[in-house]
Amino acid sequence: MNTQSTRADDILRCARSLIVRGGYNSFSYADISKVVGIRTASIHHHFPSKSDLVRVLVAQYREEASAGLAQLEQNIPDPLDQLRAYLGYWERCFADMAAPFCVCALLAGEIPVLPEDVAVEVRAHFRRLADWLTGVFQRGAAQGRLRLSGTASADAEMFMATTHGAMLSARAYGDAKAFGAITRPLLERIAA
Amino acid sequence: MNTQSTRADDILRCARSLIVRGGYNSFSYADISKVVGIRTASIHHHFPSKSDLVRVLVAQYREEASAGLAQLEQNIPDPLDQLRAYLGYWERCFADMAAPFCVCALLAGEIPVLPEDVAVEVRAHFRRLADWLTGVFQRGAAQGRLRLSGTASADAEMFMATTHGAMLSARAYGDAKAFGAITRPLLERIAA
DNA sequence: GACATGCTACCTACTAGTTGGTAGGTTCTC
DNA sequence: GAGAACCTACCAACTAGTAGGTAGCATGTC
Repeated sequence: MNTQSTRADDILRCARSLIVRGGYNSFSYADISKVVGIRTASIHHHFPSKSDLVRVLVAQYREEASAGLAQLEQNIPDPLDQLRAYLGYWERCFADMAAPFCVCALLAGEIPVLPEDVAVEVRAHFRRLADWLTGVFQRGAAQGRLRLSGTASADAEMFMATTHGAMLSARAYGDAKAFGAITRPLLERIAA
Repeated sequence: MNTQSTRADDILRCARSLIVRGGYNSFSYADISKVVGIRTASIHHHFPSKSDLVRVLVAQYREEASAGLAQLEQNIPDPLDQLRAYLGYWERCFADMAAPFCVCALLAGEIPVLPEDVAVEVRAHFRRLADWLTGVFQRGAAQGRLRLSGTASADAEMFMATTHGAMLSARAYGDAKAFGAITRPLLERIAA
């Protein structure tokens, strides 16, 4: 396995931190150039077009997210604790980092102006997250740990929507604590 | 009161439909120029800078939204029905229009790259909406029509977050019906 | 060991098109 | 004739993207 930090990784990392601030059209190759210390032409060497760059970026983000969810699945037996850990992750992101946001939640809003192949990746992330949450709610209900108000799938979609909306509210209010303030009662409500 | 359609109104209307597709950086004066049939320089006559245009646009959106909420307040006595009507409005938007989205929900995600005066307007919309919802939940609880799971304010914030998140999901899935599918169970859950 | 080949990563220099914005003149309307 | 509305004609900066070249390194081959 290749663990060394390559230039392409630097570019992806930088692009992610830029895209997370304001979406697809809020950053340029020139912005990356300044941070990474490479000419814009050289970025094109690694990622021929901007849509290539963002498509790879989102695909990588999806993989990381998927691995993260798998790890929650592995390390945390209780479904309610899994949801707690998931929200806790984002709460820590808001507390620690400068401009935290789910890459895909941000890009979802821009889907009508996104290159099609990027939109496909964003959609896939929503599906993956919803599927995982549905499983958590199913097991939680079966184990009597979570109280469903509808189907597991419907509750999962609602949970995801509330989480993403809480990110928007945190940004709108300019208050990192808002995310936790909105999502913590959510957990209390669904705990059996 | 001036009810005639002016050029400035045409520009604002067009800009709104453009901004709703992909946010602040997804449209240009050239785009408006093509639709409205006016030169870009003439748009600058009405709105000296892009941030002026969007600030006025959001301010106008806020007024309309505020008027809409006031009308719900006036015409619909029951708090639960008020929420139903609010969500129904957005559900109809998703069903009828090409690219529906709450202007402020979209811009909230882009706040780090937004001109400060625009961000202020976006923030004000979130406050206004949260305040109204808090009032609805308070009255609903007092009248025994709504079941609170926390404070009225906390429930209101969660309701707003879920609504905004449902808009993101609808876009991500490319499915207008997703909005209603997510928000309808929300209503059922809080109905006493 | 010398040398050709080919590849990766990067560069400079450039392009066409777009961006938001300005200067200054014309036309329409009250 | 004053002012609003609109125009043409600009501008500098920026956009994604291309062309063509170079340096370094790994091959294989004589």
